[in-house]
Amino acid sequence: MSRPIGVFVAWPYANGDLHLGHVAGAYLPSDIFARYHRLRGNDVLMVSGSDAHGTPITLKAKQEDLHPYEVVKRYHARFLEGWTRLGISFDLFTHTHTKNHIAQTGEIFTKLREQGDLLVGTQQQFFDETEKMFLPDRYVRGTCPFCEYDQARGDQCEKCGKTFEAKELTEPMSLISETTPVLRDTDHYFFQMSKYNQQVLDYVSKQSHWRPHVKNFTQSMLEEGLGQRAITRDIDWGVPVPEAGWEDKVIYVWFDAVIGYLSASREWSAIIEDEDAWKNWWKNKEAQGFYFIGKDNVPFHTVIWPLELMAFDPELNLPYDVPANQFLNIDGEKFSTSRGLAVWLLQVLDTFDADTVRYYLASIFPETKDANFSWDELIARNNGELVAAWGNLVNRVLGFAYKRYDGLVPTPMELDDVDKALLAKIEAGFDTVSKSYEEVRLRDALKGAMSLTRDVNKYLDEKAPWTVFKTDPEKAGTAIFVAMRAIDSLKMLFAPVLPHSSQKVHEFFGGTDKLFGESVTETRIEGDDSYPVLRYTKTEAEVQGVDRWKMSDLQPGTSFSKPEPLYKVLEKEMVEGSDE
RNA sequence: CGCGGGGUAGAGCAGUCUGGUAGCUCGUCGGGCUCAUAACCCGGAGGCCGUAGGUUCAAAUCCUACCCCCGCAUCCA
Repeated sequence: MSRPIGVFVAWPYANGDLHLGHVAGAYLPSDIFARYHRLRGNDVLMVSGSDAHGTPITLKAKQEDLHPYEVVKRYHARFLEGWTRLGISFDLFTHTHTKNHIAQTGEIFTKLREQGDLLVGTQQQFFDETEKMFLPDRYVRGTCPFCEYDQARGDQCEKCGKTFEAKELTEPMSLISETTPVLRDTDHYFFQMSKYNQQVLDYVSKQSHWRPHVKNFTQSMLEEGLGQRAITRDIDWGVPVPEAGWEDKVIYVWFDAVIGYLSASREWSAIIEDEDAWKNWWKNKEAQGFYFIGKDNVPFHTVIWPLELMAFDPELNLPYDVPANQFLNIDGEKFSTSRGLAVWLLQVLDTFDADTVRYYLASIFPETKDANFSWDELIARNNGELVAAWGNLVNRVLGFAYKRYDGLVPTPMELDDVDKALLAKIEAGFDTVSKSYEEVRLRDALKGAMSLTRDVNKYLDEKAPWTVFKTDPEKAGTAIFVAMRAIDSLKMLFAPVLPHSSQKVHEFFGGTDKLFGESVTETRIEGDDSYPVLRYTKTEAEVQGVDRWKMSDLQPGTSFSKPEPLYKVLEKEMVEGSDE
């Protein structure tokens, strides 16, 4: 029954730190999803890495007078720190400037060129004579040919909204050297995407389980028709074009970045010394690949990547689902690194526990539309839901039981209808919550678990074991037993979202094993280069493919420990000055 | 006429595909409980479901038009 589940996560650009928008968009949802499947005993492979290429990295390096790879290494290391502290459980988090990735990209490029999918064409592009470099459209500004706005970007005017080519700008200026660029001819390879247009459209049309915004957007794009697209660039940092005479150009970052999913899977295979292991997720038709990305990445994952895959090797699995998230805004505005409007992951983790951050973000995941981040809400949700509903439930029941029943799970009398109804509801919850996780409706999954938590609180109020205990300790013990089983079950429903605190609850009940494996940072050596990667060590249950997604069978007489509060109550002062 | 998403109680959201007494969390008001990190439980108040038409026995849900907000448009999830 064990299924191969590929969890493929957007590759963060290694030119800046991660903010909560990135986390809520791709990294946390993918981790929650991966952990759910690990609990089910499914065979999860979760990979991603730092995107090491692209113009922004080149420019950042130039500004700091560093080699681009130095910039990449710096942010790559900070990404690893963020994943470790937040608990993002990649089987492999590598980067795209590895020999492995460059070889894989080269292989795909060459195959496509040989079969005529890549054709050379000549283009006119602005060239900055001071900096001796071609300018990506974004780095040219000038006067809009339509509305004469004088700060128009090279690809589009922000004022009138019209799009055009950079060479149509009047009075163009290089943003890098602030000089006037000149137009020069340059050759590039163009991906003949139209050849596969119908094939991709057929594939997309069948994906009835995709989120509407993902499917509609993709479909309309394909119905309008794909053209050709330049997939090489005139810069010196990236994956080299594997052909003589093309040494001064590299492959366009988006052509190479998506290949990372495949190359990282193969790198993982190499690490575990099982060269064919990756095929279980890429060639096994039972396997499902889920791609966790933000909405701005949709076309690259629903069009370009499927296109590359079908052109390269028709046997490779296409994405099963692309559950792209919308954006997380802050106070109604988009996170923006350049305007300093962001909440940085590493900073947040300095103040808040990982599970608090995970809970809050998961409760507002922008799955259907943009969501809004606010410090007040983070505090309110932590205090009102995590602490007051769930944490307090664990604490009140275990605390009472520890005091009154000597740290041993009480022996129940015969269960009455109310007891049975509660346990039946929790048991049914395993199905409904599981359905939400399976369909990547993670906010719903969390809501489902929290709603059951409230049911247990209601049950306790009805049974009032603290009162009953005074006259009939055995009867009170029945309610405590039922509540303990419920809590031991809820810990599992919460575990994908709250792995750290569920582990604690597990240990309160005397569990000595780990619910999840461990993330470890390792150094990879490739020839004369070495770089750190994040890996995941599976638990024995995960290796065996044990399905642990089931009701607790906590036994009377089991000894358990005195509970500690799971979560801290947050004060408003903790967030003052944390933004900006 | 660029493309996409959205406009539902004071706040944040679900419900819209598969029409049928408008739901959840927080806040607020009142009550209960006292095991628990003043946490837990019950009840009340609060909504012409963006606007205007249409289809229907019945529309937040389907159709048409319009208004407003947000995002994207070869590189910031």
